[in-house]
Amino acid sequence: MSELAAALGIVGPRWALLIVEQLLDGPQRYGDLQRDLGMGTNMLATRLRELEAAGVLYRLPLRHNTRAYALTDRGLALRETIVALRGWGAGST
Amino acid sequence: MSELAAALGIVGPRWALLIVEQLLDGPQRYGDLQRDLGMGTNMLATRLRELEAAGVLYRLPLRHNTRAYALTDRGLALRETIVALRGWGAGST
DNA sequence: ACGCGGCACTTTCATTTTGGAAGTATGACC
DNA sequence: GGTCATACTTCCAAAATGAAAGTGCCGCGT
Repeated sequence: MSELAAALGIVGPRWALLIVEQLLDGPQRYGDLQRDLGMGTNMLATRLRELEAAGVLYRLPLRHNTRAYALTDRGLALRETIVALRGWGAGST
Repeated sequence: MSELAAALGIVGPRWALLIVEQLLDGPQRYGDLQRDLGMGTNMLATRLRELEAAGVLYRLPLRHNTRAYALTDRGLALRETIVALRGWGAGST
């Protein structure tokens, strides 16, 4: 399996990269992610679980029953990829 | 819609980026792509149609009933993204 | 002229993924 | 004790993906 295929196995599923993009601005709570991205809550929960298992992000406990999601170093390392893709998408006109 | 989302609308579907990666080495025929990528022929046909419609690649007629698929400038511009993702995938250990 | 084989797909149908809507759990606060 | 906010889970329909087999076109050999 190529390295590109391995990467896509993690950030390939729909919404995965968009979640990471949101978290590049800093840790966010579940509800904020959902509202900002406009995605269904079931998909968000699934993706967060997968990305956490893959070591891309982790849960950061806040007060009472709330928590935030933050990128690990491995997650932050996706910034270059996201910038490149964003630049490519901007050039479609 | 963000620019990242726009980009993912084109290269987000499964196999799309892997097809582009293969074509970075030069034009390839349908059968070669299928064998190299190990993907089903129906999906390959669908992706090639979509990527052609998006201006990422084009059909290059060869002898008789054969043709090759080649990247447009827009398709070649994905090289940076692919290199970045490949590098990220390599760092998973 | 006729059949054979390679190539580029299409079609059909099962499986997986995605999406929408509603429901559940937990704890703070009044 | 009841209400509210937050973070999910569950259930079901719709869409995407995948495996297998079939179709159409041409060139080549006989």
